Amino acid sequence: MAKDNYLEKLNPPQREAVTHPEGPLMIIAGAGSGKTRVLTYRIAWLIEQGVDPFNILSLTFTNKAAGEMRQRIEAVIGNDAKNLWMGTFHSVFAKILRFEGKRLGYTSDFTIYDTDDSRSLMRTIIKELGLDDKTYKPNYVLNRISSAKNALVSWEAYANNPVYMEDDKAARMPEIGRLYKMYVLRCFQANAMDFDDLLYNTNVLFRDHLDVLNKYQHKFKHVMVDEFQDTNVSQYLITRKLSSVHQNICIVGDDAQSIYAFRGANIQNILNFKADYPDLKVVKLEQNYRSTQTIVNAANSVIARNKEQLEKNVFSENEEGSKIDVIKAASDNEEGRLIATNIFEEKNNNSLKNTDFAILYRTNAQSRAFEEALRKLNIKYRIVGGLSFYQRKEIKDLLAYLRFTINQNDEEAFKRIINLPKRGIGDTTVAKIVVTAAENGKSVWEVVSNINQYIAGRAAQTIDDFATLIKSYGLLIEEGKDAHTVASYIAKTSGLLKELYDDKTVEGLARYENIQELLNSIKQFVDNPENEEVTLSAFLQTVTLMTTADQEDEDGDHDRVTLMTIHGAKGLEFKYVYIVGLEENLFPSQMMLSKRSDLEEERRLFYVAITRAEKKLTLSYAESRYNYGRLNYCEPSRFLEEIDPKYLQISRSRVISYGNSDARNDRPATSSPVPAGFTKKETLISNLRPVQKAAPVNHTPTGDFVASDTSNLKAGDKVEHPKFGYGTVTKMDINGNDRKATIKFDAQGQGEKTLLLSFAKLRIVE
DNA sequence: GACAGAACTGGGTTT
DNA sequence: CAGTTCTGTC
Repeated sequence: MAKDNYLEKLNPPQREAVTHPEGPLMIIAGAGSGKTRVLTYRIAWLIEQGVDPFNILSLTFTNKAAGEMRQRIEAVIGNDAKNLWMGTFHSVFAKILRFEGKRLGYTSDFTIYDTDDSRSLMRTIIKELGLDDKTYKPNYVLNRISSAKNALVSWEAYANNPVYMEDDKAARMPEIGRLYKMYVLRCFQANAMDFDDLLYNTNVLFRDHLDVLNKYQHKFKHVMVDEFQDTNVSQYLITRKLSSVHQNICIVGDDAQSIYAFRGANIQNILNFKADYPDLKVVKLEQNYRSTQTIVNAANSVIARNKEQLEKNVFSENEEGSKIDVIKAASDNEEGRLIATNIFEEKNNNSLKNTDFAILYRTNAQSRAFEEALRKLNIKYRIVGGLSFYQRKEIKDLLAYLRFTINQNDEEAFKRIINLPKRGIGDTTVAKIVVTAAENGKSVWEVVSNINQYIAGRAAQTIDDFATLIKSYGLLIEEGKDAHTVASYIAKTSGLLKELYDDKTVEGLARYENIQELLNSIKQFVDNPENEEVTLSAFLQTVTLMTTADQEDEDGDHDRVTLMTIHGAKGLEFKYVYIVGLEENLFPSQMMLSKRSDLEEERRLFYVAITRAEKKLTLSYAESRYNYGRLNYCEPSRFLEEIDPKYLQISRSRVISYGNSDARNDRPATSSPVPAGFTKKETLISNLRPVQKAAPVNHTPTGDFVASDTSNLKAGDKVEHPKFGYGTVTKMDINGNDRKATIKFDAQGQGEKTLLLSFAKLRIVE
């Protein structure tokens, strides 16, 4: 291959980063500064210097990013690129655990539990321990466990840690430590790891098996980590250990784009990186090649409000570009129509493609209004994220069969398929089997395959038949049949496919096609020459770790408008970007506001969203929005005020026509009382019009507002709310843990509000 | 044990 | 509202 003079295409700091010979390197890469290009060329450069691709480990944020980077490297250095170790933390270390997991007592066929599996297992354990799942919400407990694991706190350490114990007691869940223990044991018995275990166990592996650590330390002469600002403690320690021999660790990141704290990402990793590596070389990439000056400057004016950040000066030398549009809509549905119309017009006026547009929102639930509006205008779109293909019931059903065939200890897969298709085995029998297994310290499969020793009667025969069926699948695996052969055989003989085939409803048909599609993708997996191993076991490992961003379009039509959450948009760019739903309590989210921690992460999220745009940015918000079937009034997000107004251009608010059929979608909640003398339709109009301007809301930080303990709050108490001011409790509504206080606020126009005490921060006024 | 309809209950981002 | 769990009936 002709020598590519790629170094000449780089600016000085980029070139410096690419050609840094040895030793720790930190690349602070501002948004749009050509980070991927630098990372790609650096790997190519290293290989040109004689480093074997086999000795390079590159950790990316999505598997798709890894694949694209591999292709770009291939374009520079040729075929050798396929020997690079590239992928997400989870997929790379899942692969290593497949090789080395037996040191920790797992087989190479361990299952990876996804969030649903974890939740289902936790629910089972909570029930078995006789705890109330209204108090112990499985998701909450799992979050606690997850953050413990990400901080490398074992269940033993958790139970012995007074801080955790006090916190749990204060949250009235003193048994979380016990649940953690049970959960870990059950996963282990099932030969299963959850997402956090993949990292946690890698740490344990490297801690307790120095020969293994040594092997990989010497193998990976260069370790690179992309999106370093989003690594957690567990991931950081892995990379530090792996690179401690050669000290060739190269991290790339942007502290301003750290948006995953909720799953344990620790921004301190990047802020303090220098402390761990005294002879660290730091390169800053500050020129933005992606966006117009207006967009870059507006983004800077927002992020400047954050305190904690590394000093840098991101700038653009591109054209100035047009101002940022701000659109105000009357309702969420109107927001959808305005944005869709806007896309339609821009597309026609500037002859653009659908792929040039992206609509970014804070929560997946917001997509609906945009889908409807785009469909009406015949604009093709794709939704990234949300309920993914692999979360559909029928897909999970077949996958459960496949999982159980590979790993008969997989309790969650077992529970899913034992009565599917219906074979007359109910919850009672299943619970009996699971409990029998747990009590005897046996796996579920040991009980099932010797069912006659444990239970007698009608169910026993059915279960025995089921065991025989699974054993017959096992034979196929032993014969070394590929994933597709086994999977289609199982789909046919398990009765799953037949059941769906017989279902002639529209949904049934769609489900049948989904199964076929899954089988197709397994076929593709088998036929892909890049996959060395095409067994069912190998396929299952990749499936669970598929990122939402990794998923392909369902058909060949790629020219679509993209709808996704801001989190999903990380690393992507679009000519036209619409950031929608800019309302208080939505973005920034209510939960962030009620935690009253600083809003720095939400602000970074806004920054990420803004910097996705190349040419033109549009912001929008609605004045009212449906929430659980109720129409709520919204106020514009504080973030809108944080952009320097000189970059903004406020569109005139449009009046929607109430008379047409669309207005029905904008109707107020049926629960709103129709005032005397009004017809329903008239209330509709008066409700939509901001009749009463809300009292001015003070957005400035409330300083040291300290919320009181509201567990004994009662009617008549005087309270202060940081936003709504002083008020009096008029009514308490207690329903288990769901405690609501209705408060009459003194301020004009505030009126009465009912607040959920678990969210509201109130100060009781003496 | 299966199913239909009633009652209830979420409150966010994802590997 | 939408998705899940509970309850009553066959």
